[in-house]
Amino acid sequence: MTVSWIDQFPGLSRLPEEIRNYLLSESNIVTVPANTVIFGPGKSPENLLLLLEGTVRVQQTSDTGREIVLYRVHAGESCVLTTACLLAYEDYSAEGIAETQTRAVAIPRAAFDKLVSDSVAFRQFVFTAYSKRITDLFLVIEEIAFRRLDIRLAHKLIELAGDGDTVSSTHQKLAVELGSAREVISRQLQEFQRRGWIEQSRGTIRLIDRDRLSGLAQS
Amino acid sequence: MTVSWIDQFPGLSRLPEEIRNYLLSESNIVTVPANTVIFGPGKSPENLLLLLEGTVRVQQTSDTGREIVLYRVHAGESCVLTTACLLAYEDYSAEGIAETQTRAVAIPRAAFDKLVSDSVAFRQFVFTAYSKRITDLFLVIEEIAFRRLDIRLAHKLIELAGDGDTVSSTHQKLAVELGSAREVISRQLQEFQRRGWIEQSRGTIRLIDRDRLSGLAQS
DNA sequence: AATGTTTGGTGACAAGGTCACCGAAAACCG
DNA sequence: CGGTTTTCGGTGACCTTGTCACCAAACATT
Repeated sequence: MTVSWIDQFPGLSRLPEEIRNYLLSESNIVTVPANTVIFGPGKSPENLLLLLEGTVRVQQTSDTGREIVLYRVHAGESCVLTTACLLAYEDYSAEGIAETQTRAVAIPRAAFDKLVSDSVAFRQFVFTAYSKRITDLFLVIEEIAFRRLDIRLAHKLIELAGDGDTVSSTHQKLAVELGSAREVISRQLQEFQRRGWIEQSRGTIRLIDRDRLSGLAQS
Repeated sequence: MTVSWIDQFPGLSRLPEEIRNYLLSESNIVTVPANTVIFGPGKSPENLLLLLEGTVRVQQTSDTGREIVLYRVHAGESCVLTTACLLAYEDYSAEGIAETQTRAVAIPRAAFDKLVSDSVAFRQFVFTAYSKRITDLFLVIEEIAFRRLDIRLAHKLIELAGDGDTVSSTHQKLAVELGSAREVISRQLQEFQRRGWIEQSRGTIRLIDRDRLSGLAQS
């Protein structure tokens, strides 16, 4: 049993030898450059994608032009929306965009179906992925509908800062992350700045008082 | 081949004889009274449910007490969230409530797994159900985030009126349908009334000018 | 008829979204 | 390099939506 990409997916590591080989033989690895639209209205995906490197941002655009990020698919996860669409032929308005250069395993529809049929572990993997997306979407709905914007923004800033203390993003991009409008984000960031919690310069935000920010994010 | 509940599910009608029999033998029909909480925080479902009669309302409650209806499961559909939860063990905050007296087919986890493994048609059925839910949730997100409340309310009134011209619901319930607040709905309905589009009495709303309402709903 | 509960009305205010417009910073280009 | 274009962020006015506190009418219960 050789080392392969399969080992990057915790849910797939326990596949039996035979299934592994089938999966390896039927799938192929694709690479897409940053900012490629992987799927979207009128662009049905042909395969189930398992991400090896990079992230895919799934977002929705309204007819008025406003956008919102629904979720992200990270390396080690599968892009089940492609399956959803693959199997249900429904129209949908969301689109998936590679945020960075992305490597992924593409599993054709027929192979996907056979794998689901033949392997308990693969089934688990697929259903877990679906469940995670659905619960993610529940969270998004709860946030948009019920949580205050200043709290969500504080949360997002901390998330984007990671270990460091700077966030490289425009106000517009932050607005899309939260499904809000640019002006609203600008005003809110100014308020944070007024309180001395952040410093701003064009395109970057520096977190000064992380504690207060996360204090707000918690409430 | 005898007539059975299976024929009520378009997606399942093409199951081969053998699978049909297995499904019939392993599942059992349950009845729950109106307003039963079928699943919810701390109440994991043990089965996949296929609704024969009645509807299940899936909704979410925020910590501040506000609620929103996420979607409904109607007769002839499956309650995939129960599967989601069944298979992924994730915490979720949504709850499912029988709106009316409800009859459903309960398929235990093990039987569900075997069916997914053995039948192409059953797989199709399950994945289609998942996809539909996900796309439904996308729609909900788009509505909450981007659509004006008066438009959504007009839409909901027409939907609830069906063929008739009266809606039996309280302002509070309408607010939960739309993830809004009771006062906001009251104000909006008063505006509709002022324009002569509706008439109100305690607990019911009568649509007077359906055309104008649907005109608004479209924009 | 007296009481409690549910439902809806109201006003003041806060938060968030929209619109129109502006100026500064950065990128581009001859 | 200077001039031009594009991107980014700031601003004020205004509208919609959500929140809070409180009240009154309709209905249900006894």
